Amino acid sequence: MNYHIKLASFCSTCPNRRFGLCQILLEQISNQWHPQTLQRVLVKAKQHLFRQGNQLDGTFILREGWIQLYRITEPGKREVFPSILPGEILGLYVEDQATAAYSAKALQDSVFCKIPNLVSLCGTNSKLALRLAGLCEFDNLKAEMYLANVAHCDAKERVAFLILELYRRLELRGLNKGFTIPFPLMQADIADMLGLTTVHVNRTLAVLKAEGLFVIQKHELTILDFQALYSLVGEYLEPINECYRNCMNDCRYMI
Amino acid sequence: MNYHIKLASFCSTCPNRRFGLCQILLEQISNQWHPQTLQRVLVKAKQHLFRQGNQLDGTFILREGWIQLYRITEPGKREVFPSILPGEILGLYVEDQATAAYSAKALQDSVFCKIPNLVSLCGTNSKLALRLAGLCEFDNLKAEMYLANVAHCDAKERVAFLILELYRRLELRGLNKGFTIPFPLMQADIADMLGLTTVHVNRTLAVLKAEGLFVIQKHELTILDFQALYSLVGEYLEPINECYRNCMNDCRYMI
DNA sequence: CGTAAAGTTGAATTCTTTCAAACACGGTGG
DNA sequence: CCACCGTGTTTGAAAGAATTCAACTTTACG
Repeated sequence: MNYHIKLASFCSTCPNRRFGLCQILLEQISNQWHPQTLQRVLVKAKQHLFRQGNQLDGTFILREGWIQLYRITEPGKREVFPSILPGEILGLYVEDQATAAYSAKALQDSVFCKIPNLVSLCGTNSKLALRLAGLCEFDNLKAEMYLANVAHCDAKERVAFLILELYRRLELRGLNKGFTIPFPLMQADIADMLGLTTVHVNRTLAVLKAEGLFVIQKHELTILDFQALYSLVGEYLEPINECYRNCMNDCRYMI
Repeated sequence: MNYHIKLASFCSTCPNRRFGLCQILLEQISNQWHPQTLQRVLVKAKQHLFRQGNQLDGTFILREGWIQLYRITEPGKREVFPSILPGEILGLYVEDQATAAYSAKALQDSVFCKIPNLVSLCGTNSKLALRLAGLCEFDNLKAEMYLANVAHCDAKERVAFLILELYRRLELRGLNKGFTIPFPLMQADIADMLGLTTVHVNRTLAVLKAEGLFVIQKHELTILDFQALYSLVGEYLEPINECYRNCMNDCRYMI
């Protein structure tokens, strides 16, 4: 479930090799990694990568799968954060060790590349450190737009935003099939992400579907009226796009 | 309003010189800055540092004052983001240029140090880049906790969280006088930060004050019952504290 | 095929908003 | 010095959005 790999073989077939941290790592270090540097970690659907309160010992790049971050506060109350999608990172960033603020659970079978010592790698590679900062900044703006959306929008707009935001982020990595994307979220997940109840998410989804904006079937979502969704919540999407273009500039067009 | 300064004289009296970016900058570059490297920028209360849509040309460190970030979406709708407090940064991070996602308005007379070329500085200084990533990560967790709070808490808890969060961040820099902190926010600002209406913020403040949790007078807020506030929303504060300790470790105790 | 998990629906309640009006305060000018 | 005005705060009553509770239906899965 957790073993060392040779970078060359593993990365050469990775769809994320020209994005994010990987882009910089591969650019500069090529195939000379020490086997300790990178580990492969597999987590089956419904299993945890780590739990809130765990001591973390590395940075994880999600190669494939879908990770849900959540916190249990009081019993029965669960706060769910924006999902981690393939190519994105989680775990340690700039610290040498830290306690996980939230649990990370796989919603699909997932594969990670684990970097046990990102901080020290960054210490000798300012370009890597700068890319890390860029990724953090992107995450930050994403969180801020979720905040603005949840704070100021009604249920329909919140759901529309969630769908568009996921679509855009998946599309960046080419993980869409046209307007269809994987969608492993349950209604209770959506509720706990957007600050609604399951019941109200259900009613809201019903309305949006009835209006012909999208359909959900068998853990896949297909957008039927992108324009309508966009006119509802495009305001919250644009800053994220802009930030992505600025921070990660060349990545977008290199694949 | 915007002129070059000699680092040595300006920074030696700065209360932030042992925090954040400044700590790293001063550690490594000492007094040899080119006058172009750092500029001083003054912004009077109610004036803007920049407006949403502006092309940005530098990174700003707030030396003193209080900055409010906000976005106007539809007419009459204003989304306010967590305030920028002394010692914190805004503007460009890892890009060479970017369009401002939100407007930055001074709520008090404010003084900034402007770094026009942070990206290139980071390119030759991985420690600086790593600290930048740490600051972004801190901002990110802060935004996530605001998100969790706004999504899952009622009005009383949201207001309590806002107050505690501001108190903690000001206290980190020694900007509190005991349990009293500056508080230039209007009720409408609080409303637009927390996703409530002014009317409801007013009623909520009245309740919390009546319960003896704090008082507000003349743009200052005094916490009377820290324990009660903490038991209400400490859950949302702890991760932020932990992240700050991890990312900025030694800073806290160096002043 | 049967059970557990997820989704759907209705009715009553609660929290928050909306609209409207009144009040307090600080600054300005006569 | 006081009247006036604008901005921000306070209060009330009615309307609306989302929640709660409860029951029921459908789907997923061993």
